Amino acid sequence: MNAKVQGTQAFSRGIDLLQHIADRPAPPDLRDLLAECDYTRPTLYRLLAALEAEDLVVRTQGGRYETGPRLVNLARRALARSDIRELSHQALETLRNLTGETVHLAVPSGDGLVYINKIESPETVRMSSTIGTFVPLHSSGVGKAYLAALPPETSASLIAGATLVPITPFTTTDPEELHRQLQDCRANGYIFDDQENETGIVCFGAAILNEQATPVAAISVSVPLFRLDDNRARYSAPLLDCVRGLSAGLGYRG
Amino acid sequence: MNAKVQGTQAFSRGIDLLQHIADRPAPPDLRDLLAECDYTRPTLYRLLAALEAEDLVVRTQGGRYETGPRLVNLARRALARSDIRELSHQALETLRNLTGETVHLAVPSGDGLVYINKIESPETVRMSSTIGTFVPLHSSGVGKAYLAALPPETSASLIAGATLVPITPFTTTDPEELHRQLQDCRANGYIFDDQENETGIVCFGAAILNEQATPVAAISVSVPLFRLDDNRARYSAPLLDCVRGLSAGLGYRG
DNA sequence: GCAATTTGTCCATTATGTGGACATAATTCC
DNA sequence: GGAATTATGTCCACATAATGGACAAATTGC
Repeated sequence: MNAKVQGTQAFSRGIDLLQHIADRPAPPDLRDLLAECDYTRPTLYRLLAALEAEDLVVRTQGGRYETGPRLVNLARRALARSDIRELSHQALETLRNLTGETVHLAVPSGDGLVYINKIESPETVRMSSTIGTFVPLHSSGVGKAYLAALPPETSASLIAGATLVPITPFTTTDPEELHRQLQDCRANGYIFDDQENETGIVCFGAAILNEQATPVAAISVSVPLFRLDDNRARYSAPLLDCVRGLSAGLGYRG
Repeated sequence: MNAKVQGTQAFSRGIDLLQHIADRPAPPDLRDLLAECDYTRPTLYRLLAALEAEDLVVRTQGGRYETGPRLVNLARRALARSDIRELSHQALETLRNLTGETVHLAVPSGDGLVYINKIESPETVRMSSTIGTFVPLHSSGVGKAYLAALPPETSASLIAGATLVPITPFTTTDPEELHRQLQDCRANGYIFDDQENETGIVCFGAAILNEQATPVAAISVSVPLFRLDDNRARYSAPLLDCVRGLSAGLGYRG
């Protein structure tokens, strides 16, 4: 699964188990975990005991395990510390106001990105926050914008190393096609994601670059298909302004 | 530090280190960590390598370590999954509207509580979210309300085992005094926290009980001192209504 | 009430994580 | 500018921590 680092088996296993618990749609049973993870029974018991002792998971009365509040505490620091988040907040609000649509900020994490900020469209009903959601590189506006902003050889090797899992029927699963899309993105400065991550939702995505021209984050504008304006510049122009300003603020000279 | 669970040394150490990094006001150096944590140099290197491999920390260009976005991802599920959070959201909004003040929802975590929801006063400027903040048992409205709702012997042993660190000049540091306050709370159903956690802010706190009469969470109403109405019932009555409703919803029969 | 299955624990084994010791790099001081 | 000093990173022998096979206890089914 993950590149092996020596001297950390027990730790990696614990975190892996934690992720399994977190990813479950419903709090899993011991049985579930035993079936799903490749750990022997005693190992699983020990790992769970460790997670529980650290308040990372709590056991419910039904003997199910769910992630605990300490994680929220740890994550708070991660969010608060992220300077790009602070830096971009104002610009994101402006972007939301100009487009009237929900905007997201995502930063790379593992082999994808994680949303670390979201400002909602005034028009939609308030949905539960998706801050913290992981999105793959190939199926999201932010992911593809990020890919396109990487050096071509880097993005090529990332694509080669990934399985392009279909998230919706519209998800790009052909590497060739993905490369073509990245070309477009490099030409236009933004990517158009046609329902690839969520049916009925299209995204405009663009990357934020730092002084070394390395992408450090990406922004997307998500529009429900039914409301999509044919004039794409209505979304892409403010988006480009937004990322250009932020990139400049980080020292990028395009 | 924490109760030892067998077979988990490496894991506990890793998490402990992660917490150290998260708790630092600024991203620490390797040097800082070496000085602060009681780990030998090779151990620290390995632990950091493990944390980095798991994307739990990221290394900045200056060789500093900060918590990574994967934590946000792990915590998202913890936040979303917490049913008491969902369950209480509506009631919290009502409470906020009735009192006009900021309300918090906290759940126990480790030897304190962690805020998992917050609805702000319409009157204050929007401050950065404190969701995820850890608060001690003895110095906060939610903490004391929680303590008071525990079986007396449990709260007594918790108090006996804790050092009542002063957070502000007003923090209760005398165990006797704390016990007296808990008595009051049991009588009134709510606790009044007079600037004990933050100078200039007073809190009204009350616990949410489940079917077994065990406190599962606590709610507080935070009021800036300058705005505090002499008629305390203005705050306590809606608060009590709120927790009673929620406790009843969890099956508590008072 | 007995068999089958599931759930939880023990403990010998060894692979894992540990940290002393050393190599290398960066500073400091003269 | 060079030597001494301090800081930084890595190796590897060793011991202990984590592992999982095997067994015990509990639960379920018949």
